[in-house]
Parts: sequence; structure tokens; C-alpha cells
Amino acid sequence: MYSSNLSQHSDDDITGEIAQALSPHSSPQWVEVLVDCPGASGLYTYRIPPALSVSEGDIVSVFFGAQQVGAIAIRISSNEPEGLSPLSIKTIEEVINTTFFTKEYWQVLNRVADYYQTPFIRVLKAALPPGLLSKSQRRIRLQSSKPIGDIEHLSNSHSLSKSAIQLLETLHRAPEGDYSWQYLQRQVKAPRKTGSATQAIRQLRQAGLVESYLAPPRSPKAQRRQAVLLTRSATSDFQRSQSGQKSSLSQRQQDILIALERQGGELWLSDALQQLHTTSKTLKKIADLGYLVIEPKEILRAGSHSQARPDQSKSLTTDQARSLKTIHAMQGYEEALLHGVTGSGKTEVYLQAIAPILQAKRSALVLVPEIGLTPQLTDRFRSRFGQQVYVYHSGLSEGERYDTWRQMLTGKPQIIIGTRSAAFAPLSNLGIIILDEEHDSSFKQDQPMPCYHAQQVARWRAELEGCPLVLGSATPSLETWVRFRPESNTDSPHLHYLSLPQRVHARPLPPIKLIDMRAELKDGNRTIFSRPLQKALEELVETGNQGILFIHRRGHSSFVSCRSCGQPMECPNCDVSLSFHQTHHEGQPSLRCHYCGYSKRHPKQCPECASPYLKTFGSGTQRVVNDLAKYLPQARCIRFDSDTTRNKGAHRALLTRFANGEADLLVGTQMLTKGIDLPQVTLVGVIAADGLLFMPDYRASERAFQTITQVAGRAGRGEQPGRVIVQTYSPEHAAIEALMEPDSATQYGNFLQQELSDRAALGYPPCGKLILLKLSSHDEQAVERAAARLAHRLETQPDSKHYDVLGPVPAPIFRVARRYRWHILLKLKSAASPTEVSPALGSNLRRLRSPKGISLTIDVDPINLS
DNA sequence: AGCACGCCGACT
DNA sequence: GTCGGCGTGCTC
Repeated sequence: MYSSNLSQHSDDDITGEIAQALSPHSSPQWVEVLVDCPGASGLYTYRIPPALSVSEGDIVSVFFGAQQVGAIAIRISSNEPEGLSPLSIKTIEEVINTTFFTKEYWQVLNRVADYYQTPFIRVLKAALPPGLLSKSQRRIRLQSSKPIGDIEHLSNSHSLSKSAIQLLETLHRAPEGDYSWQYLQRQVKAPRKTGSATQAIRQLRQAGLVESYLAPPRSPKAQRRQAVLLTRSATSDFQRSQSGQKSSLSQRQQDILIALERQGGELWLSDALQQLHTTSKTLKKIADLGYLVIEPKEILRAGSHSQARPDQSKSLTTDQARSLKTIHAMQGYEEALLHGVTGSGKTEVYLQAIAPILQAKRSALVLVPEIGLTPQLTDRFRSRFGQQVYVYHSGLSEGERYDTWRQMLTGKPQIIIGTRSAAFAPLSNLGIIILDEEHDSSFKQDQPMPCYHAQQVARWRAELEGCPLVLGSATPSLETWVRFRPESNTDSPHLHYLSLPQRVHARPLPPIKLIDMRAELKDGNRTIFSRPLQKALEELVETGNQGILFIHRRGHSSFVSCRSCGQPMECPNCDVSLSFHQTHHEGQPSLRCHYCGYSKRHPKQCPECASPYLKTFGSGTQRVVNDLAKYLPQARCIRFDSDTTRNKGAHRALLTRFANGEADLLVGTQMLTKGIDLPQVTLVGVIAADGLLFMPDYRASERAFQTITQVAGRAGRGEQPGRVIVQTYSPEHAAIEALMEPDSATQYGNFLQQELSDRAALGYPPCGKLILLKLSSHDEQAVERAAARLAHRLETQPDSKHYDVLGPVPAPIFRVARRYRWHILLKLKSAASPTEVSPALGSNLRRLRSPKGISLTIDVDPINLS
């Protein structure tokens, strides 16, 4: 559909458009656009005003109905549209961005839309930097600021409803008497009565108390600043003047030009004035002489580049060299899995794999799980490749993201290091895609549609662009393992399994010691530290080495309950207990919900029974740090979790402090597992592996195994050998037993083989395909009904034999952020794309229009089933 | 999404 | 008889 038009967007077309734009007589006047509005899936025709030039693929802003929305130009036409009254055709408001996506790029977007059952415009939204397709906002403001005492009179004379009075009061409280329509709708109590806010606002508007207006959409724009650019080489003129020719430049002017040339011939005006010790008047005069120009230039809001020292390629181990050779030999689309144990030097292989790509003037895309967690990786890339490295992730400001995205479109060779969303980085001359920590679940988006997996998107891009894809991991996912293992490898020669079984410098992998915490309890040790771990910690502090304590805390670990009535402190909006937090050392403790962000002060007494005896359960990082302080006060700890790393740059700061030896122990959660390279760490302790083992998820053991292997891999990366202590209450669990197998290759193979047969027995991926339909609404009954109706419809489809319908069931956490949630799980018997397995299912899913007030998310290949 | 149009129940 | 509820459908 869209692709058929956009795929013609070749160089020929672009030159054609330019030619057309230059000749006013044949200039195209109409454009069909795809608007960013749910329920408006077709193309709409708009007029192109003479002042604007619009080409296919441009992001534009148009009035659509009562609002101004973002849209994308799909087809330009110079013929008057048929079957449409010319009067009803509106005009393009503004060109927000001119994009030059390649044909291949459009194909990738179309594949994502098709496979992940998402409207094309929503896929495009996920691919663009945030805010580019922004809408106008409907806002409400007070007509006249009447004093608040009059509200009762007003409400009587206009017979206002309760909600209307409430909104009026809310508006009076606002400093400007102005709120967004959406905010006001959320303010009205009695959420089961939808539309009561709409009604209330209508009343107020009719009474002339408030007015509604449209705040224009604000899209990120390139920032411009005055710059001074050298146009003629000053030195050549200078030489000429020395050889006797007369120079029109004074000595001072020449000095300025030479200084400017030394600075690279380009400076911001403000910098130039300072550094060249001159005035704008002088520069203006030189500009008039034609030696330089002063003009506005776009500035690139790139994140703060840390000053990295340049570094050289390191010499490779035999395994690394062999892997690199294979990668260099890959032609067009081929895939490699770099299965390297922790500390085996995967990054060095990536770096050397990229070097020749850049030399060939092509670009590289490096995808990592969470960039904030891997400042070290970014630093290494920067010190090897310098200014050609850009990062792209959600931690950047909108402006920074926009600028980085725009400069990718220039086509100059570069390296993009980014998270999930960077899989859509619009690099046109891709030479290689690298996906590090391939097994990591943060590559999967599960919140707004499209629920894409960056690895899948990367694969499509590699296929269409004809470039190699390199996956890297110490613990490959089962899916990837199955694709690359020797048995399946023989019939797909484009898949290369590359193994790095040894650490660099022949450093040994740390041995893992398992502690049965049941035995500890039996022996009277009721602390969270087993005796072997206690001993190891004491030794650590004595010897001055460093260690890591890993806690699996996410969700319901550190909750608070009343000792008198047993009542746990729960979130008012979600069906989860609140987590105990103490952000600052001396600060007020608070209770926070991990699902909706609700937060309140830690109460002095139980809200139910007023008892002052509240107890904190579970072992969050805070608890571990507190307990540690009691029994080993001389140990200095740094907490490393979502609380302490919330601020920008906090990750790097904490890691730097630790690396500088300011602490003995790093106590943290999940984020410790990801690619942190700290050579001084000799001890890793896993406080309780059980939290990982018993997640309500068919992937729990695979993930537990991966996580423990990854944290364990933080130990012994330097000169000193490392060791690992894993505490658990269930040492006989398959994932735990597999960890104890000394040979890492057989260990992983055996474990995954076992996993595979478990999955096959249940028809779970990779032995089948899942699609999770997630329904949610504020209206408890309405969602339940809608879910039942939807499930019934799916069961009675003509080709329902291709899949099983499981559910509907209430979601594992039934209520999140005041929304009630129901799930329907579709189990497809083949692992192909949903559209291939069952065309009717595919088209039905795409047609699904959720009823009013109920949102439906289609998650193809879900990883998170909660 | 937002808004209008249009069809049914509780009031002047 | 009307006012105002909210289901349905359209937006170039």
C-alpha cells in the first residue's frame, strides 16, 4: 500500500521533484497525506500553498477536523483530486521536516507495521524522534478571572453540575487559569462516568465562563546561531601580498583571518569575538571584502562528549582473531553470533569489525540494552573513533535527539550507539549492525504499539540493506541458540556461530560457590548474609579488594506491613504493595509504587489500625546496605539502583567513584549485570537467587541463569582472580544446577537443551508463537465484557484452527494506574508471522477497533506476560 | 483523538 | 413538549 508509492521514492523521483519545483507552471498542488489520528487510516488530500515546497516523505502539519496534527506526505499530485469538492480541501500548514528515507527504510517500516499488527503511522511515530509528529493541544482557560467567592452564585445562576463547579475551582487555583483539556478530564472525580468532564466543560463554555483554544503543536526544530565562516584562504592572499601584489587587507584583518583559519575556518560568532579579540564591526568589514561570511548555522545539541583519550587497536586472542576474520569476510546480509564468555573481549571484536566499514565510508549501528548503563562502552567507541560516534537513546533531550537524528540523514559515515529505538536510526549507507547483549529483554518494547523487538527490526534492516548483523552475548537467548547451533547451521550458510570460550589474558572464569540458605537458617543464622559470604566480605575489606552484591529487587521485594494487623501498605491505584525507599541518607523515607509512580511519605503509624509498629520486609538494596553497616561497619558501600541512578550522569558518577576506590562494595540490582568492566572486583555475591527463579513467567529459568552468569562475570576481570557466592533456598533448581557445571560451553548447551524440550512440551517459543492481547480500561465491567467478546470472536474465526485462544484472564497485576487489565493469549502453532499463519487472524487483528474507553495493545512475540 | 449529529429517557 | 444523556461516524 504505502510502500508501493514510497518505494518509488528513488533518486530519479527526487530530481524529478526538484525539476518540478523549479518550474512554477507544472508545480504539483496537491498531496495525499497519512494523518496521525487513530481511526483515520486512509489518505487525505491537501492543497500545497505556493509558498511551500512539499515532497513525498516529508513530515507536515495539517488541520484535521478540529485539531492540528502531524502527517506524512505520501503522494504528490498535480491533478485535481476526483470526487472531492475543492472547497473541502484544506491547505498544508507547515513542513516540519524534510526526510530522505531510502526505499529500504520504508520497507522496514512496512514490515514492522505488518508483523507487529500496528497502523503504519504509529510505526513511523516510533521511528521518528519524539515530538516530530506532535498534535495541537486543546486547552481551557478562564474567560475572566472572577474571584473565587463568586463561584456559588455563578453555579446557581447557570445551574452548573458538580463536575463543572469542581473544574471551575481547579481552574481558579491555576496561576494562569489555564489547563489542558486532558488534564481537566482526569481531574473530574467519579471516573466511571466517562464524558462527564466533556459535559462539564460544555456547560462552562455555554455559560461564558471559560473558553477553549488550540495550542499549536510544537515540534523540535533545528537551532540556529550566527557563525563566522572563512570563504577564501587568507594564507594564499597573504602570500600573494608578500610576493608584491597589493592586498586589500590590513595587517589586523589578515591576523584575524589567519587565526580563524587556524581554528578550522569556522567559529560561532560569539566565540570568534572572544577568541580573535575583535568586534562584530571588524568582522563585518572583512565579510564585506568577501573573505568570510557571517550567517546562521544549525547547531547540533549533542550530549556532553567526555574527553576520551585516543586509543589503538588491541592485539587479539586467537579466538578473537578467528571471529573477526569471519565477520570481515561476511558479504551482504549474513548473521554471526558472537558467543563469548564474560570478559572475553567482545567489544574489541566489535571495534575492529567496524574500523574497515568506516574506512569504506559506510556507517555502523551498534545496539545496546540501556545506554546509560554502559558509559564505558560509549567511551571506548569514542576513544577509538572520536567524533564519528553518536549516541541515540531516550535519555537525551528532545533537542539532542532531534539533532542527532537529522544528522544521520546526511549520509556521512558514522557510528550510532543506541538503545532499542535506535534500531530505526535512518542511516542510509549501513555497513554493519551489531547487537550487543543479544539476550537482553529491554530490546523488546512492550508498552505502546508497535511492540517490536529491536533484534527483529535490525534483522530486517540488515536483510534489506544487505549488510551483516552481528549478535553478541555471553548467554545467548534460547531462540538465538536454536537458530545458530550446529545442527541448524548446516542448512543456513548465512549464519555463523563464533565462540570466545576464554577470557582475555587467559584469566580464569570465577568459580561459583552455592550456599543453601535453608541450612544456614537451620544452623541459626537468620541474617541475609550466609556465613561463607560474611567471611568473604570480611576478607575483602581486609585485603582492600572490591566486591559486588547483587539483589534481585523489582516489584514486590521491599514492602512494608503492619506488625499489629498485618496490613501491607498498598498502592491506591494498582494491585501491588508499595516499595520502601530512602533516597537520601538522612532523608524522609517514602513508599513508592513501581508501576504507576505513586509516592507518599512513609506513615508514622498503620493507616488501618494506627499501630506505630511497621515492619519492612524483603531485601532491597537499602536493607542490605543497612544490615551490612550493622555487622561490618568498616565496609564502605555504594548503592547502585534505580533510586540512586535516577539523575542524568549518575551511573557514570557512581561507577567512577567505585573505580577510584572510594568504596569497597557496590550494592545493586539488575543494572549491575550489564557490561560493567571493573577490574578490581574479586568478589560477587548474589543475595537471593530465588527471587529470579520463581517469576511467574515461562522464561524465568532462562533469565535467572543469564542474570546470574552475567553478574558472576563481573568478578575477576583484572589481575586478581575472582569468585562468586550464590545464596539460594532452592539449590536443586535446574538453572542453579546448570550454573555449577564447570565447562561453560557444555553447561550452556545442556541447560538450553533442557529448556528447549520444556518449551516444546508446552508449545512456547521458540516452538510456537505467542500473541498477547492486552485490554485495559478505567471501567472494570466494560473491559471484562470486551475481553470476553473479543475472545469469543477469535475462537469462532474461520481459520481458528491455526491457534489456541487462552483466556481471557485478568492480568497478573489486575489493576495498574487505576486501569483494570485483561489478557488474551493466542498460541500459534507455527512460528511464522501472524499474517502468514492465519491471514484472517492477521487482518482481523489489524481491523480491531477497541470500543470507547478501552485500550487494546497487540503484543506479537511478547516477552513480558504481565 | 475530538467533535457533531442524532436518537432515546426524565423533566418544565 | 424540551433538555440533555451518550452511541455512531467523520475528519481532506
